[in-house]
Amino acid sequence: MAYELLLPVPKGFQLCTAVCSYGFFMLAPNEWRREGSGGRGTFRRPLLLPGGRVARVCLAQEPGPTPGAAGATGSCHQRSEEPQVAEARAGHEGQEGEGRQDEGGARVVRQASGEHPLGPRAKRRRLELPLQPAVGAGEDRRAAAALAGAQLRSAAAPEAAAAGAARAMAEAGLACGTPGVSLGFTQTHHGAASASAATPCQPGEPFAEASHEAVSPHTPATPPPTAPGGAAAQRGSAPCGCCDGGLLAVRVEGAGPPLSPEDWRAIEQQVTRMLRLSPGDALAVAEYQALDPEAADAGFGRLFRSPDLWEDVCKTLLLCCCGWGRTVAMASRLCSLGGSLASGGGGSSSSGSGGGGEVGGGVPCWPSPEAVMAAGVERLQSECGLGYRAKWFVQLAEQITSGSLDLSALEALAAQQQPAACDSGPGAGSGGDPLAPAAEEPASESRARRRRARAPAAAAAAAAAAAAAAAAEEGAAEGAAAAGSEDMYKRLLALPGIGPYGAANVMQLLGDYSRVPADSETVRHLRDHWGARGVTAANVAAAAAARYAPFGRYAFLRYWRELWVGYEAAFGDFRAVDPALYAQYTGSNMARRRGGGGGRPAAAVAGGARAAGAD
DNA sequence: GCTTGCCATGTCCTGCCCAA
DNA sequence: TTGGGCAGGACATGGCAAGC
Repeated sequence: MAYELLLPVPKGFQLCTAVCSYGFFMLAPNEWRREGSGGRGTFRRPLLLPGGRVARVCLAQEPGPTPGAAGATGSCHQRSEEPQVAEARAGHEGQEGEGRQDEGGARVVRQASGEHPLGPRAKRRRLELPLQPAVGAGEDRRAAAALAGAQLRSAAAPEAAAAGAARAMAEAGLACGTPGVSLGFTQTHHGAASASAATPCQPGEPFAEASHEAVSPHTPATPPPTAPGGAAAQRGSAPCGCCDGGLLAVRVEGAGPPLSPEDWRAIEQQVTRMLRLSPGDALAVAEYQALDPEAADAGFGRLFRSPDLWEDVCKTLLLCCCGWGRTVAMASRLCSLGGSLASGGGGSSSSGSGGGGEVGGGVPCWPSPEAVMAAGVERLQSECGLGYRAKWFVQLAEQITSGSLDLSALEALAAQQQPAACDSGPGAGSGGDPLAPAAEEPASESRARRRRARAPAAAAAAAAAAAAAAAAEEGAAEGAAAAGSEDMYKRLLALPGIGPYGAANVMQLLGDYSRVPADSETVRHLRDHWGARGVTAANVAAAAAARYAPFGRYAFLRYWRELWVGYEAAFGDFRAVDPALYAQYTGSNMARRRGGGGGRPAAAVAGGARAAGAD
């Protein structure tokens, strides 16, 4: 007997876009499979359960509930409400009626079987599952307050709750849908007929007016009843087969013992982290997209990451000093060893997988810190090809298992750095067009300054100090945020194998996008995309910091969107990538596809993207 | 087609230089 | 003398060009 967990997802959320947004989705044990035309597909990987068991889960997005005109014509939104949607909504409303403090009111676990995408529509039943609040301890307090307010309203009166949730979220900058609020429910009471895809409303914009203006890209033949025919009607990402909002179905595959509520909570927590579905993430996405309308149109803003920080740090180490193909190979070998490695140690709350039984059965999984320690440097080198990185892996694992390194503390610190307001960071102190070419460095720049700029670490530190100083001028709160960010950066630098590049990359994985991990790929990008001829490996960190300063705390998101657009222009739609070809997505191949010919071996599609030489 | 050697990656470490 | 800043080599290994 199999069950599915149904998670409501924010308006504009597309599983395909959220997964195929960062190169880590190509690293084992992750697997994205395209299904049918467009970008529709399923995402599979093993997840750690309490007690060290591993469950292989499959994620698929299902069409969102179509409010009001659900019975209209012509698209995936036009189907009458699916049974599971009704069930989810019923569950949501039922729990509201019971006054449960469950921000994820629409979440239910249903019985399922194995048909596409995640099972047939019949024979479902609800499973009593007291879910944890979606707002974690470290989440943005304003978002939590907004959601809490919405919940209280929900318990009182459903209709008032919908408007109240919208108001509360808009006031908190969470104008777009967020896990924990029944989106379709809200839409219904705002009377709009067409759900928009990837058309997030702007922070502070009234929810009712912002959310329903655009037309779904899935309804090309049927003009939206409310679309005024203006620009808004053109917005939305390219048709991809994934509907906005709706439900994310999480199914555990394979035979095994039934999952407990704690197991489902663990799964939900990890899925939420991977896809950045927390309220704080929603706020960050909304703020960033307000700065970058093209990102809003594309639904870009959620970058895929691992289910826990340990795996994220490990994979960042795998990006160092090698090409993408080798990174893919090392990740795969680590997972292939995962089963035997896992026997070296028990489960860990901070590990990607542990030992113990598997629900999914025979699933290669990411090795836990204990397993890495048990394997030792030599085995990691000989069997996984980690080379000198093996030493870093073992040192990191030792710090975690000994308790000298608390990754959860870093996560908590990162959560504290998540945005609390829309009035800072982006554009601060920059002025002008964010896309305008950066001014060339004055020729009269002092020799001492140039000398400092030759050292990437020093340049990055100088840029960070400048950013921190600028932030301090914004006010005490902003200064504190910058100081916290700086503190986190320094903590990450202290990790074995983590330098300026690695620390900046882990920071973005933690949700702090203020730093751009600068490497030779950044050099290539600044030269090719921005015509910055004077950029070299020595000054690229400072150059990138200056270039993306107008985007403030979302500098990396803007940088990465530019890179990602370039990659897809060269390789095609990443949502359609064949998992067998992950290793081929390298900068050198990109150069060939562009007809460039030259170019050194390079990685391309993760934060460690490198295009060596770049000249 | 095979071999050889160069080049590249990010981080760590050592040693040199300079200022206090 | 001490400490900070900086330069440069080492690390492992795959991609590439050149030569056979």
